[in-house]
Amino acid sequence: MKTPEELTELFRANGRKVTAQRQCIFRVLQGDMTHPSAEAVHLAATREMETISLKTVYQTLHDLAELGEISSLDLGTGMIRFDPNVDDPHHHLVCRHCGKVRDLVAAFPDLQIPNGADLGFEVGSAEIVFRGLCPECQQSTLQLST
Amino acid sequence: MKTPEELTELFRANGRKVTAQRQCIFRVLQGDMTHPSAEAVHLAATREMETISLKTVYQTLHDLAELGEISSLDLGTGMIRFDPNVDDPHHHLVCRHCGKVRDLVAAFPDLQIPNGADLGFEVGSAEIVFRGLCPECQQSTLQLST
DNA sequence: TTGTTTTTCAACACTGATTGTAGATAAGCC
DNA sequence: GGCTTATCTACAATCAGTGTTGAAAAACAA
Repeated sequence: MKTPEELTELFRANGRKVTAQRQCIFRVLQGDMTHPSAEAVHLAATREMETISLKTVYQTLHDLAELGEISSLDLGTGMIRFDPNVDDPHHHLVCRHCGKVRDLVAAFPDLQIPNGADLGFEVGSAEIVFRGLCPECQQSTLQLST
Repeated sequence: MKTPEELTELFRANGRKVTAQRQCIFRVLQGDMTHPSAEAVHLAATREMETISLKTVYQTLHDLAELGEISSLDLGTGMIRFDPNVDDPHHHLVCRHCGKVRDLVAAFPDLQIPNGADLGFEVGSAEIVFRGLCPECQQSTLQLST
């Protein structure tokens, strides 16, 4: 993801207005590796701006996704998650217990996109989702089963 | 997926009661290749039983998924979809416009599950989602852009 | 078949993530 | 500074899915 300053420029260049709220969200996303939900971004943003609304967060995240600066992921955890890492092609590891997400940068960097032509599909992208248990949830599952 | 008769047996063998509603749902799912949502199953079921409730459909679908007779998929189309095909390992092709889902049985039947050990994850499964445009939506997108 | 127990059913209210609306507010430009 | 237009907040609404509860029906035994 670009820096807050670069994003500010980009927004202006695209005819979008630059507001304090948006810049706050840019800063929050910067370097976030946790694939936060809109709710989580909002929570982090309110620590800087108490009055920022959840709607504004959703809107700005969608703007960023539209500009290709973040990607929005529906990994089956009940809410959309946002990933600022759009530079390294990668796949995702999802904890089936707590929903935590981690990047898997090394695995299958060059997954071949199969030809869906026999079905008439025009295939554009491929994502792999690996599901399992994160370290913390392995612990708690262990405790439950004893 | 097993036949309605086999499923009836299976339910009884698992201490679940067999009701007309459940058998109706078994029949509806039989041979369905469209990866229907609960809503879609309900719609089809009401054609046989007008009074069947959506809640009952959800419950029975979850029962079937728990018994491993169907799988429930969250492919980012806004609702969970159910797939009666649990016998052939396969991946999915999703239309990013209308949400239609097709099986891709031949592609990557033996996807290696990577080692998430460096992240402490215990990885259990891998699914690939291919996104694109189905034949119908290629048409409508064409019309929009002219 | 009838009675008893236990599960399931249907109706309805509710949740939680996300979106629509509208008036107030602030950005961009002169 | 003042004008125009996009954006913001607050609030209501939507939509998929779940919890609750009394009624109904399945399983089982006598």
